[in-house]
Amino acid sequence: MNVLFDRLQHLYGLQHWWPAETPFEIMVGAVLIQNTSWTNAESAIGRLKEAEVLNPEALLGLSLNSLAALLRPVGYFNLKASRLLNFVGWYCENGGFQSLNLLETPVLREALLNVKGIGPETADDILLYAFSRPVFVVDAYTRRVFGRLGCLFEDAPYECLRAAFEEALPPNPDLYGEYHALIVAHAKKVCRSRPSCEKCGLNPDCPTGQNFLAS
DNA sequence: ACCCAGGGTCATA
DNA sequence: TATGACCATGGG
Repeated sequence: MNVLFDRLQHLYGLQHWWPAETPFEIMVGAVLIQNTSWTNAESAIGRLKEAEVLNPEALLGLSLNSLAALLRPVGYFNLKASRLLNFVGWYCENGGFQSLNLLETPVLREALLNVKGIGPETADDILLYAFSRPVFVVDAYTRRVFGRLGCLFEDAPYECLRAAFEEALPPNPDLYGEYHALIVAHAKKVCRSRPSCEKCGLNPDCPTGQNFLAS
């Protein structure tokens, strides 16, 4: 029913997000991916698996420094080691996945946001991809793509944009997950640089979005 | 050498 | 509330 979604799906196909073996791995990845490329996050996830510490108990047994060493490829490794331990501590104290999954989405969301190092986007990644809740993830790519389509103001508050998407779309986690992944795929493919990218000849002021919708 | 990547926190005004 | 500084590796 959604024209842009159908178009993107036709162009790029199924995206297979979030790439992970377990919900817990998704949550760890959501912290590690912050302001970093997926290849870097993936590398660090691999190091955690190699060290056999990609589970709540083992992670909590690591010192800040030893975890930071494992996280080195993601950048901000000291910061993210601290954030990851904060998160996993909260996760265990609240009974893990089964227990947390009993909470209503708004309650779970607030709880996530109260963890130091978990902001709106990271919380929504976790809610959508780990807990399969119908929460639309708004990231820099979403702002860029829809901003250039003339559909939104790129610097609008996070909650404002999230509400707009969730009001416009049926509350379907599979739809939200694919849509977000497709937006990322499209933004990367069309133009990985600034608005006036000369490589792709993109017109940042195109009001009808023809530059995005044209095949 | 520079820019960017699937952000968030904290200090300042 | 709204900017700015800071965190830091890897690839283009």
